[in-house]
Amino acid sequence: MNADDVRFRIVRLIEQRPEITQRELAAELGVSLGKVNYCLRALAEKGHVKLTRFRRRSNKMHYAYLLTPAGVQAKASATLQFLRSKVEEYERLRLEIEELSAELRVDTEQASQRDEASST
Amino acid sequence: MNADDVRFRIVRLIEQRPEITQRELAAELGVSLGKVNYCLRALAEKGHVKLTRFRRRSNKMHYAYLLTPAGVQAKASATLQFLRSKVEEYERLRLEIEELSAELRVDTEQASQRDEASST
DNA sequence: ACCACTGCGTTCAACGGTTGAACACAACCT
DNA sequence: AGGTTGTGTTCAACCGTTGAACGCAGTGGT
Repeated sequence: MNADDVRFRIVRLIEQRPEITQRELAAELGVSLGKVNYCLRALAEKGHVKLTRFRRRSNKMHYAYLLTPAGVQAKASATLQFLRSKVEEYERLRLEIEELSAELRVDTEQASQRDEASST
Repeated sequence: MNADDVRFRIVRLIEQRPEITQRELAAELGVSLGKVNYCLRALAEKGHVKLTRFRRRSNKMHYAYLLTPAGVQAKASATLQFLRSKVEEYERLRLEIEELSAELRVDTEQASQRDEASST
């Protein structure tokens, strides 16, 4: 999974659960803590995400990752771009599956021909 | 691209063009020469492929990678396995595209609602 | 008031997969 | 012969990735 992928998925998860931790993100995405931290810093640097620390009524410290307006906007266009690349990948995969199926068909035909020949 | 993937694709290319070189394989698969060499050696070790050197009528030396009977057999089952994993991936991708589409729809609806609100 | 403990983000040395320049060898060419 | 070309082979260097270890802040027990 490349960094773009990770960044995009991080943004989506943050939007759904702003109080998610880096360790949870790492576990959810199946990547290392270091990578999540790296991508998150990149997002913060671009101003798409802000780490805020605050107290609740309980007086307990909380962390939350918030999408900035710029982040929301970036997410929309990123989703579109992401979707396009996925559709492309989908088509590529469809073609490959077709190819593999055809190949398999040929192989099994050859095999059955050999069987017939050997049985006569 | 992982080693299994590379090995499988190498076998397919070899079957089509036994006289292909490692450099051509590397270029075709978009991986390094070293990796091709490594995978090819693994295939040779397993007895699926044999590098043969021979002279033609022209007396020029040629190289060719030939699939052994064991290699042909292994290829068939590998194709099936490969196909299964690709179909799985395909389904996964289909779901993700659906999700992304839905998400995008929600986002744009929210955006248009904001537009309406601001224009009144 | 203190101290141990927990849970957070942050760091970075170590790891491991990947690369492709350099090599050894064989055959060809002049 | 000696230089050139086209192979497979090697492996030191590179670089992205990892997660243990760290510093810090709040919590809870004494």
